[in-house]
Amino acid sequence: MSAQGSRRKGQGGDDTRTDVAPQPVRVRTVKEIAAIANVSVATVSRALQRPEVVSEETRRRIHEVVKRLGYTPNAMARNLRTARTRLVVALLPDIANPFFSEVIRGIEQVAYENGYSVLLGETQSSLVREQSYADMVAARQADGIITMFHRVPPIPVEGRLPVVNACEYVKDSAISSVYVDNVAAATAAVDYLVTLGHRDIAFVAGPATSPICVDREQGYRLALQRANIPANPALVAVGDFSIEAGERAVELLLSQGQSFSAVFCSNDEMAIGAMRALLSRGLRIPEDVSVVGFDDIRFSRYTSPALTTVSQPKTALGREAMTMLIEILNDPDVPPRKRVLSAELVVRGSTGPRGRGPGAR
Amino acid sequence: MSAQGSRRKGQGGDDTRTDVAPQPVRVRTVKEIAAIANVSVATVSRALQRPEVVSEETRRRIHEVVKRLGYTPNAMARNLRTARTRLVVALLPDIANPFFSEVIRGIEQVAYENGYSVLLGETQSSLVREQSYADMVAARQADGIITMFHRVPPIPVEGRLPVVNACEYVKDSAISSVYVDNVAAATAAVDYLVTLGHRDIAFVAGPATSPICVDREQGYRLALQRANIPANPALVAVGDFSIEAGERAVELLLSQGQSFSAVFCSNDEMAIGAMRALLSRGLRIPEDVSVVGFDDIRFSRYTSPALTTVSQPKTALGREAMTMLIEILNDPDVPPRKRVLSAELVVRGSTGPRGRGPGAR
DNA sequence: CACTGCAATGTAATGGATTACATAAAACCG
DNA sequence: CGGTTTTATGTAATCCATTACATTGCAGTG
Repeated sequence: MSAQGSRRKGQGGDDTRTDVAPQPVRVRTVKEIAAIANVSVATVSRALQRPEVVSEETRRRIHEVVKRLGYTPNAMARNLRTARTRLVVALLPDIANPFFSEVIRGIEQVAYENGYSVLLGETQSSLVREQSYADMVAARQADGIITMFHRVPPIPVEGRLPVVNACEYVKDSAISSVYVDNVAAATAAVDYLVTLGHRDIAFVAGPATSPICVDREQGYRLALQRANIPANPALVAVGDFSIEAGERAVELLLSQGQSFSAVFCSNDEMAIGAMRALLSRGLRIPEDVSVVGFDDIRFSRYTSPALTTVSQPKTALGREAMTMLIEILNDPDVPPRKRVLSAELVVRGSTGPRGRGPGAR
Repeated sequence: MSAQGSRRKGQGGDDTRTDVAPQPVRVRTVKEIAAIANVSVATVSRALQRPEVVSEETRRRIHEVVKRLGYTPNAMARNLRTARTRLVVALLPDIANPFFSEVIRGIEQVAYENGYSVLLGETQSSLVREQSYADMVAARQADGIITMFHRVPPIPVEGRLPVVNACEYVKDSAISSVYVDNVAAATAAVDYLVTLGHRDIAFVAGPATSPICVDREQGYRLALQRANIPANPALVAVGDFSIEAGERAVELLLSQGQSFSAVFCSNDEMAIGAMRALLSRGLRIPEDVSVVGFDDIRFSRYTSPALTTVSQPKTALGREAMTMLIEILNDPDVPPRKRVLSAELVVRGSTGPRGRGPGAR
């Protein structure tokens, strides 16, 4: 065994670049390394895991062999033994949604900093797929889950569920979550419209199944109430967060002849759709109608006019979620926390003082 | 052992819903299942892996126990034994780039259909991170890699490299790739501008390190040449694919007083930046300057005016890449292929007949 | 000097499944 | 009916690293 190894390349090795070599790369095991370095497998393992418990001299020898032979411990064997995979699943409905992809980026950053990797769990809103990713935790193929849903799939594991909720949150549960105060943020957005003189403010809601949407709608109502503006249910339309939905929602309102001088949308994509619908009706933004979104995705800055929106700290949400998950994984007894990050309104060109509005002919 | 299992819940079990139970879920092993079902571990394993080799009666009994106890085989143990993880790494520079996230979606779809999962490898263009993801394959924590770079990191594994190149491609190598014919697509885009009467066509290039950018630039040159328009190097600016870069590039051209009636950009984000730069100079699109992008990301349809662009089959690129990778993983001897998908120009509002142009005062 | 304690290393158990090989029972065949 | 397949199941080896426990040697101490 040792003969094999040393036959291939002599002792005089500054051949460090050989890891790109086309042919003779062989997969090694601790055993081989141990044999060649003339120590036991335990020592090799220790030299790699906790170098400080191995004598200087031995450590050097082992590291030399490891490097020369390009040895990488088999992660699966290690995982099996240590019962940790250093993998976490990020569950989200849609990776092409720029909001989520920025949250993911935050998750990925913290994961990387802590030696974890992120498994992409795009569910396309399918319960089956959601469950199948959750099952990876049961199968010990992943250590935990960050879900960006308002629903936590059942995971048959002992003890503390290694789950963190990001962006969304599950109300009644002992699940840690990170999110923004959607009520307050929505209120602030609508307040701003009110200070601009708007009184007929339409709202394009998201799916009512999602608590954060309920919150945003509540924020909208609260702001109206505070300004003594009676809520007008006819000015509320529902969408599914897509650009198209925003477009359709506003088209609907317009075709119903509703009168409004501002639209607040539950997310930026619907706001972009809303703007398109308004523009294609020949309405000017913000002269005729003001538009406000929610999320502050990358493109909101580049619509014309640029979109006024509630800016969520997307990367921070992801970072914080991953940080929490790591905490739980390191110590299942840390109490669940609900962490609220702050969102703030960024004013751009899509809002202005109250104009005539489409209904005000 | 068997006593434990049956003590917890009697025989009369339509308690299937218990997998959500808060407390008593225990992690099981084949051994326990075998003991309870009164068979050997081998039979349990077979009943789960290749049910057809197990007798009807035994199979039913085992499945009943498995279901009742909520047993999921430990994936790490299986992986160790079978030397397959059913995980692949998707290497990309930036997950927040909508182009990549749609490619990823295609990858994810095919992966899911074939029982694979996708590990997100966002490198943020760091070589170290790129390598660290590549090393996961060496460590047998992943089976293969789909890279969206123009560079394939060295992976110390025996035999065929389990790598597929998507969108980008490595010229000289035996690596399978999927991409579009960038030269032809770029040529078509510029041809179209020529037919609209444009002769002073600026080009916002991407980083020259990337072969596809070189190709797109070549396509641009080719089209000009074919139309007998002398190439004007002063009309070529370089960006890094970001919106901001596109903005800066066009600002630069404008501030240099260059005269052009159309801009072709190496990707949509730069085109969006370009549009912004033009608009903020008071130029009209397309009356004064036409703009063409490349990629056809989701938002291009919603800029105003909507962006004319070369539409890449993003999801298909991802699907095809993953399909190829699975092929390689199933049979390391399949010859490497370069698969070229077709891209087509979609004409929207950002292009029109040659106008006055900024230089044409 | 005998004894304790620590440092360095080794031996072997362990994690949990898969699967080659062995065996037993049943089916088939002339 | 003896012999050959076929079918169903069991036994035990295997994947490869980690780590509890055992061992050895040496320094320190009364």
